[in-house]
Order: sequence, then C-alpha cells, then structure tokens
Amino acid sequence: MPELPEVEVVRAGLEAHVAHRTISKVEVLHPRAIRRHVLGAEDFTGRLAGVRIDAARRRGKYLWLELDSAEAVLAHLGMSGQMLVQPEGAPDEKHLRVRVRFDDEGPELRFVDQRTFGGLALDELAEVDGARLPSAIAHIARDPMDPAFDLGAAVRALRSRRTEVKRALLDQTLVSGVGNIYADEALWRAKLHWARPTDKLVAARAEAVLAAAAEVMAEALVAGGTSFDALYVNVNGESGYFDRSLDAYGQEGLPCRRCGSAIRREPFMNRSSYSCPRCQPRPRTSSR
DNA sequence: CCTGACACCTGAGCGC
DNA sequence: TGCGCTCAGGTGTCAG
Repeated sequence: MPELPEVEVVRAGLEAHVAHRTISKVEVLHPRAIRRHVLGAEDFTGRLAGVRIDAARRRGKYLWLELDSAEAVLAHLGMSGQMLVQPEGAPDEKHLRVRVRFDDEGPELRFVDQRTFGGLALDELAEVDGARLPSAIAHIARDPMDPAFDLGAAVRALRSRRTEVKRALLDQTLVSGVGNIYADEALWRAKLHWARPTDKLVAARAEAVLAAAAEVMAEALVAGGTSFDALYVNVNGESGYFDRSLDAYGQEGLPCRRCGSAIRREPFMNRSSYSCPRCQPRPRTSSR
C-alpha cells in the first residue's frame, strides 16, 4: 500500500494488534521478502523467536516494529505489500511471504506481497538527527506528519534541487511519504504543473505545494487512505475511501472541480501524471 | 556530488 | 480463448 496515509493506517493497526506481544515463531515463505536482511532467513527467524514487540513506528512510507531486543523489524510495503492480522488457521493468502506467530496463540501477523517489491529486515536502531531510526533508513527525510518536521528546511531542500517539482516531491530524501497520488493532488491544489523547475519556484510556491501535500495526506488519513482495489487495505483487510475525494489522480477526462476543464494524463517516469490543463499550465521552457 | 534511466516482480484489463 | 501489450500507491543501483 503505498503512500504515507496508507502506511500510517497499517502502523496504527500494528500498534493496536501486535504491540506488547511476544513472538513465538516466524516463517519466511519467500526469500525475496527478506532480501534486505543480509544474514538470511535463518538468522531472521532465529533472532525474532522469543522477542517482544514494544511499539509500531513509521517514517514516510517505512514502518518498523521496535523490539525489546533493542533492534527493529523494518518493513516497506513496496507497491503491493500488506500487513494482515489473521486468526491462526485461516487459509494462507496466495502471496503470503512471512508469517509471525505469537506466544499468546492470538491472531498471527502476515506479510502478504503480490509483486515482492516490499520486504522485511531486522535492523539496528541508531540516533539520526535527534530521532531513533533503523539504520537502513537514516537517509529518509522527516515526513510532514512528524512533529519535528521543518517546513522551512523542506522548502530550502526542494528549491536547492535542479529538477522538476514532481520529481522533487517524490524524492524521499527531501520530504518523505509523498508518492504518485498525493504528489498529483498536492500539485493540483497548489496549481503547479509537475514539470515546473524547482530552482525557479519562489519560496512561497514551494511552501504552498509542500503544505498542500501535508494537508491532502492528513485528509486522506482521516478517510482511512486511498484504495482502488483489494490490494490496499488495513490490517483487517478493509479499504479506505479517500479515492472519492481525489481531484486529479486517476481523473483523466473528468471535469476539474475548480474550472471544469477535462483533467489530462501525461506520461511521467514510466507511469502517469494527472493535472488540470487550465489550472496547471505547462511551463513555457519545458520540453514536454 | 547530483540527476535520471532502469531493473526488480505479478496480475488485471484491453485490443486483436 | 488466448496472446501480447500496457499499466499499476516504490525504490535501490548505476552510468553519465
């Protein structure tokens, strides 16, 4: 499930259903799911047995389970990863990759991932810029829901890049949590075309698009996230409903809510970008 | 250093 | 039906 609101929905579910429980046994059903755990599946399962989960945390699209062993299980959902809380004995999902059982014999935790772009790894926690993070994600910037998020610093970082504004929004080292959907929504709200060069954005415009990203992701979280199909669900398998509130993403041909022009779709980085041709005019100097 | 292209996967939906 | 193509909420790696 991908972007920040959807990942936060999952994190909250993990906090509610697996925090304060002790792991009894872990099974890795597909090696790719733990490819980031360099020491391999045996090391992964061996070190998790008997460990208690203290908390579920998140930065951007990454989440991790803090363990009483002072380590963490770092997780990324990739394009299609799910964390499901299921009764023991429920039939295995087709793409079940990792199963975590607990010593209370309550519901088990399942990492399910069709495309296997996501994965789990055991990692050390490290102090990074005042935060305690799995060391593998030390390079990931704070997200807009982080209490210590610094909007001014994000504005400066974005404007220091020489690239297109949407590429910058998707760069998780500048600001984290934003993906293709919320980038398009933020650009629509800020009335910016995705190809606008970052180094020519005045600070107020850069701030506007970053604030819009924060705002739209907060609204999406209230709605339980964005979900077009069964791939994007919370730990109980339920979909969010923010898709009904999208103004740009996936709206090709539909009237812009502000001006009525038909929303257009343009190729962008091997996928698509949706925007309003009138509210978000293409930059004059852009090649596209 | 920084930027952009590409690889990594599976499955759904479409036109022929 | 079936084939081949395109598309999909992401990111690590590598060449220039």
